[in-house]
Amino acid sequence: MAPMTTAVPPVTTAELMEAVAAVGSAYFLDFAAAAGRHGLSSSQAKALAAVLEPVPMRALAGRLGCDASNVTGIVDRLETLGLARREAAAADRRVKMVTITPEGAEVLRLVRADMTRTHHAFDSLGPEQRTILNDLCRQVLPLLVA
Amino acid sequence: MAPMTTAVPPVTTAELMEAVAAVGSAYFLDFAAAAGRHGLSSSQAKALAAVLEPVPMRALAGRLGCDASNVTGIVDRLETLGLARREAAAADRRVKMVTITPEGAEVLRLVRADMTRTHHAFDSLGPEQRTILNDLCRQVLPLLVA
DNA sequence: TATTGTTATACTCTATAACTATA
DNA sequence: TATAGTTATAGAGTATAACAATA
Repeated sequence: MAPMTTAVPPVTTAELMEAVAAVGSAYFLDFAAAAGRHGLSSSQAKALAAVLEPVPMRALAGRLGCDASNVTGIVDRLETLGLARREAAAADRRVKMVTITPEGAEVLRLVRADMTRTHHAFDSLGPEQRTILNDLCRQVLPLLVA
Repeated sequence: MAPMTTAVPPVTTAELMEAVAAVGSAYFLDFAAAAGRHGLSSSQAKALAAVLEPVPMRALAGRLGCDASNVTGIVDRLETLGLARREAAAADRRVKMVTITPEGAEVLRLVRADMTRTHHAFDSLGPEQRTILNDLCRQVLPLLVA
């Protein structure tokens, strides 16, 4: 009865922004809650995830999207907790490289494993859907961070 | 020469989380930057977007994912800026409804229009891709906020 | 008694500006 | 002189606990 092709209502950029914002927001809340359960603020957990390989303080500020002066306090607290440490850079004695410790890597693993709603949501997708969503994210990302 | 179907490397939930986190993070940074250009913190802008229709203080805390005590200060500042206002609820004299003002709605519109990287990224998608991404987001969202 | 919103408190995150030590 | 990291400061966000008003 229905025609082969029906009129598909076009998805506006505003609608797309709303949908992506809702998913991003829910993801972040789940992340923050999981971090809190392991004694970390979301900024601390995000910083931990950003120093899986050694990163200069200044570059870490860029990744976190905040001023360099903030990173001092964040890394101070991670260092106090034994989850990250500062190391001198070989080439330039001004820069300090921040690295995650084995304890930090373990806590980060636990936090990620503890994002129950996120796992529940993504585990519900089939192989094709996972591939499509992953590809779309990676396609759009370069323009979003340009 | 190549077979009709090739071995597609399966996308793990961890990879999906990384991709979605990167997009969500970049979106949020663009949102925060746009809000800042209009004199708002990201929390204030997010609160503004959450009161397009009147919302009780308590429910607003739920939407923002923070404790109810924080909402007092956030709404205080929005009220000082003339962007939102508190109104008594008819049914229950304990609750206060927060509503956006016309000025607030206009500022929110400007902030959203000012998210240049986000517009650039999403405008680059074709009609089919927009529909697929929108559908996937809305499919996954209920499980993410459950 | 339970709930809504507020206040008081303390800690974290945030940007700005000034400082130091390197380059 | 320019840059990396720190410190000092002030404002905003955050949770916890205690409170007044209302249900």
